[in-house]
Amino acid sequence: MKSSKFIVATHLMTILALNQGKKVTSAEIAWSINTNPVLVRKLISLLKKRNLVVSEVGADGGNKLAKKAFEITLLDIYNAIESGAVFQKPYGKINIECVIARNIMPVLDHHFNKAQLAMLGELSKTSLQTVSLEIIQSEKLKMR
Amino acid sequence: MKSSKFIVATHLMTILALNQGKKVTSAEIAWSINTNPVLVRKLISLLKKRNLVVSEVGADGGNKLAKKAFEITLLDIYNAIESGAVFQKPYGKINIECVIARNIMPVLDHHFNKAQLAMLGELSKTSLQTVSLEIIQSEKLKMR
DNA sequence: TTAATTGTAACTATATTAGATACAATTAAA
DNA sequence: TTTAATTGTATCTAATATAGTTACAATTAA
Repeated sequence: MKSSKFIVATHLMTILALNQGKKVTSAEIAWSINTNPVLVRKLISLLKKRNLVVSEVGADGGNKLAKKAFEITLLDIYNAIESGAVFQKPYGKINIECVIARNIMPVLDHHFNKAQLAMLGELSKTSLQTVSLEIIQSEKLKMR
Repeated sequence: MKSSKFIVATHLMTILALNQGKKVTSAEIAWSINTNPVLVRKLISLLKKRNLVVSEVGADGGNKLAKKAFEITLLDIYNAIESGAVFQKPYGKINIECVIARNIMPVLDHHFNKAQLAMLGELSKTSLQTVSLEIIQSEKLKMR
């Protein structure tokens, strides 16, 4: 993975999950994440394409979850934000004069795919609701 | 993952696996990967720290596997090259005034860790020998 | 002594990511 | 109708990371 977008997107989705019913503005979300409202809106734009978030424009506008928190998994967020393989390929071209070079990528792709699927399978086991509850839990533990 | 180093390292290790007995120079490896010998030597430097490669300096020098190909897995290579988490965290600081921000990272770390372990577990199932054989196989299939 | 090689430091170029600015479009409310 | 707040998006800038290059000391076989 090249960027921190996935973690930031998960953070913002958790904010929405813990504010179900209310509308949350990109400025409020940006405050929590310590970043720019525009960045937040760009991520929300991706999440909306997967029907995970709905927004209202105009004064008193804002963002909220498109579904219940238990219906959204970390995999849904991952798929909205990240595209393609976890394992990055080299930019340059392969040397097709070399037997190994011209045959290796499909072979590695196959094994890397298995690995990536195992990872995504784990992500699908955790819902936004679980994350939300665990955050509330850990805050409570600190209070005692 | 931020870079293509892991795939390049796997490529170079496969070259060594298919040349067991012989010594292969960084220039020969770089030719196959279409890159710079210095880049190759930097990766080999990391692989040596994990006792996956041995090198000989000087004229007629070169590199070879430190073990048999069936004793080396993709996970060994991964661990030699990559350090830390697949899921990148934001550079900036979190906003500790926000309940969610100050509690979310340990919660996410836990779930991301499970996902990463699942991925690494899959990588450990594939040896360099398997990759080497599959490459020879796919070349043969093209010949027919 | 020479040529080939590794090992590594330092530098440059390129690509990616994050962050900022600007502004049109929309909408609630004064 | 006007104003203020908001999303949506394009464009630009800055920061960071990655890849690639140059240079050269150290080593070793011939």
